[in-house]
Amino acid sequence: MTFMNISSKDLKQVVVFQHATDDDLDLILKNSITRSIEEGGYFFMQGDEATYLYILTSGQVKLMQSNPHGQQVNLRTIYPWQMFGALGAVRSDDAAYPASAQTLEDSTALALPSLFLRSMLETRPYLSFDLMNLMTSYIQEMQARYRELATERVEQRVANALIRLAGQTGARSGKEAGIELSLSRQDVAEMTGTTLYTVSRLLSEWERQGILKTGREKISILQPHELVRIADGQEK
Amino acid sequence: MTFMNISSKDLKQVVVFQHATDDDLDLILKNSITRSIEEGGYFFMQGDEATYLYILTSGQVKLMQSNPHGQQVNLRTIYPWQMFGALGAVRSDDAAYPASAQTLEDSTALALPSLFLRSMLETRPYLSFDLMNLMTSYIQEMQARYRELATERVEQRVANALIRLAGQTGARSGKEAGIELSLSRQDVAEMTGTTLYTVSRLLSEWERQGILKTGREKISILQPHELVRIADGQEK
DNA sequence: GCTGATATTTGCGCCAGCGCAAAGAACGGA
DNA sequence: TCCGTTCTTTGCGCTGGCGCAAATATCAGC
Repeated sequence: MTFMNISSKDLKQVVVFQHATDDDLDLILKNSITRSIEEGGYFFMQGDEATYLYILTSGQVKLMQSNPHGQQVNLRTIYPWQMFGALGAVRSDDAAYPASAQTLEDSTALALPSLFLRSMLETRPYLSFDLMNLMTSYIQEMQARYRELATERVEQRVANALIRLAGQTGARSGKEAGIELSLSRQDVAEMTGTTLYTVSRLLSEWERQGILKTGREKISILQPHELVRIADGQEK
Repeated sequence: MTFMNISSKDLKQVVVFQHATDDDLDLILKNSITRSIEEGGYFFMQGDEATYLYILTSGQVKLMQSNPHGQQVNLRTIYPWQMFGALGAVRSDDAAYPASAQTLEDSTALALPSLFLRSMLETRPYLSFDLMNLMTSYIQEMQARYRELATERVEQRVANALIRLAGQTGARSGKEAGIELSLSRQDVAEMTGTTLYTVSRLLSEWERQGILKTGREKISILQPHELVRIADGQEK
């Protein structure tokens, strides 16, 4: 990638740093290094010692967790100026990443030593506060998705996932006649706890109904309200 | 219940307060009130404004979340000296409880105003730190359970739930020849995202195999290692 | 010890969703 | 433009788990 100089101003976009002073941002910059990982590579693997936390500056990163038998689920996708790998930074005891971070495209991130963040937290309450805010939103989202997985049928979960994704990336790409998403059937399956076959069948059906258009690693949502209806469980 | 006087010493048992000074503990006590709820009642309902956070002093509380159609899942069970309802305290914007807190038996809790905790956090980094530690453990647990729900079969999930419960309550009741659990089939179903029928069938089968003994709202685990084997997916 | 309420078990039928397999489509590199 | 790789679609068969319904067990209060 082309060389990019990160300024402290850029760091203001990071939610956790929104209340940070300029001095603090400079301090953060000075103590961090840049890491670039090519598409398909990993910033870290589940179980690695959590020595760094990251702030994505370009690209896209998928956080996922796998069980002992290798099956995996997608926990979330990280976009630029979002923080990831922060959980390990706070835990004093078992500081291991609970998930793996794989790049979906060539990506670059700022790597900040966990110990450094810990030291900053001790004297900067506003930082703790913003970080806690981030954590609570994670918890709430995970709880909601857990309930979804436990109580809703596959079509509802897939519809919900598409709506969520549209909300995230739609906000960043403007809205044309159809919100574009770039992900494979496999990705959607891992996000919703189903299989790529079932996702494929659902998307085909929805395309037949004109709710969306599909392509290779591409989904264009034409009638978001129809997806909302399906997600609500009002079948037919 | 009999009248119980909570001292600041008791509060030391609360994980989030483990590093608090005695003065702080006194301050917390002075600013909190006691609430008792009878079995089946609610400390708060999902969606209520999160004006208080609670520390359970006696009894047992079930945290659960329901979807718009009324189906519900159990997120966790709270035992004495654990904190609950803390998420809302941190969020400045939408301070609503993301779950409901129902008592499983007559229970009493210390209620601490969210705003008061917020003010304490601002000047006491160690408190923020301990609270963040609690949050990260929540996140990790939810992620693990989410993955479990997405990738594992019902028998594995039920076996896992029993193991977890045995670990929690077994630690508090000593280990005899058989770890006793007190919960209904419905409870187990809501914890594992299945139905009471399936749970009943599984338990009957396991009883036949001598792995456990069952009763009305009672499960005695006789061979924990067998459950572990099932949870690992090494069927037969 | 009765009685109503609540919890549990189990037979039975059913279907949502899984997953193999094979064919087709889209892409990227040379 | 051709070729290999990767992604997607769809037919087909199967089964894990759901959920009704009805019988049975257990408990709490009187």
